[in-house]
Amino acid sequence: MEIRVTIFEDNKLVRDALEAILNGTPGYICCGVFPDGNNWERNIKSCKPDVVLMDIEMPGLNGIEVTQHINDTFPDIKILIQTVFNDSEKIFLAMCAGASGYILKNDPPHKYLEAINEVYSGGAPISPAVAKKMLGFFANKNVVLVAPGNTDYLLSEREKEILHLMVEGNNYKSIADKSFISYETVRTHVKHIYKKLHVASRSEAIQKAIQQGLH
Amino acid sequence: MEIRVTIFEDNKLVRDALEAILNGTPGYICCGVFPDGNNWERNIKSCKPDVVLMDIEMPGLNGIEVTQHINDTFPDIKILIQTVFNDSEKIFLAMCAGASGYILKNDPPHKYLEAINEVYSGGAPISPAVAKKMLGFFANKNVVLVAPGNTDYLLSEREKEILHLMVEGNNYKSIADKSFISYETVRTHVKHIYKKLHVASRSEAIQKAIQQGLH
DNA sequence: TTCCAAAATACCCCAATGGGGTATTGATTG
DNA sequence: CAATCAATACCCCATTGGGGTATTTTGGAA
Repeated sequence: MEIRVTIFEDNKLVRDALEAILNGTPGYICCGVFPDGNNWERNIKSCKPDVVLMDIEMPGLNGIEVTQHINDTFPDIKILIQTVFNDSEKIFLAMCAGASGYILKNDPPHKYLEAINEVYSGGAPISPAVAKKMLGFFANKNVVLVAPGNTDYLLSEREKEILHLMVEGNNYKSIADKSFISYETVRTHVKHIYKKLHVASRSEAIQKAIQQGLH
Repeated sequence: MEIRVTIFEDNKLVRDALEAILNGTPGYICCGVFPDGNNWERNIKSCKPDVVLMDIEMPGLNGIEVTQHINDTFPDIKILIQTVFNDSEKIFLAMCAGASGYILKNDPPHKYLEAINEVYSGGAPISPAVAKKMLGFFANKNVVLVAPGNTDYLLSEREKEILHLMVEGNNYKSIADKSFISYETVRTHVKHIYKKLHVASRSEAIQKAIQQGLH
């Protein structure tokens, strides 16, 4: 049984080369090659890959966003990130988005094939240079982990608008003016927002909103 | 030139075995073996290791704390963490404390030697199983990185006491009662605390206090 | 179709919090 | 000795948070 691989890569030369390598090697089949993340869902559905080889830098939706989406929607698909040497921030973000492994962009073809095999088998291939970047990124930092992404707090549309205005720094009066409702109505909405977010102050709500992209 | 290795490991059998392996292999020398992190500074100073092989679980100071201290005081010494398979939280904490690599406790001796060599050469050896744990730990989490430790906000002793009482959930009145000062004095202290911490609300102050260990 | 549960609107009261002052006393220090 | 800081204490006032209640609209479920 072959490993089905879909490629996201904006550089045409690299894209064609990877496709040729995969299709020229027994045990691998390239089932889709795309230059960007647009229409990722349709593309993934039609390709049904086991493994996605993902470039981080792409026009439109970038590789990290596509990784997050694929991981949310098709959690069984393994995602192997191709990365350039020097970007620990992006490596870190891809990690949080649910990447299964990392490979350096100028690793030789046989490393690519090995890494694809390894993620397919449930492993976590990481190029030594990437591992070093990852460790360096966290060294001597204090890190706060925030509860995972299922952050549907069921805020109504109006509540989201008002939360957004709070994040922007408006007080009750200012929110009232901008929303064309009374001061007291703003307060009522805010109270509901606090209950739904399980917080008890403006600053906590703003924090939660920013951390979890509710605004 | 041999690689000088110091071992921290609470299990005597493992400790002796590692020492024997290192001293029995050309190119490696075991220059110190300790069952816990007590007196780590004196021990490190007398051993002058290139690489420290660190167990996480130890009585007294644990491996993560010792890692942090060594890394703060002797940043050139590489620290290789020995870990058991199933503890991603600890792996993560060791990463933040400045570990240079990870090896599984039941990896064979030659893996130990390779990993020691690799950290010594500036690499970041990570056992495949550890890499998988690491990625899994971050997948689908939102992470907030906090600036490192220069957290000397010059709070006075009294201010620290009051911040502590705030973290415990006391309001002004309650803080006043417990501190045997007036409500208004508490407010004055709190205002000063906010200025020093550059925050503007109770919840922000409490957060900062917890994140940075000010309480 | 009727009824119910929300969402959105609005107002009330009151406690707690935050920011701006001023002031006195004692200790430290240049 | 003067200056500064820490600790104490009080003032005023705006903002915020939590508890109610109430009306209207609206979108489904019985």
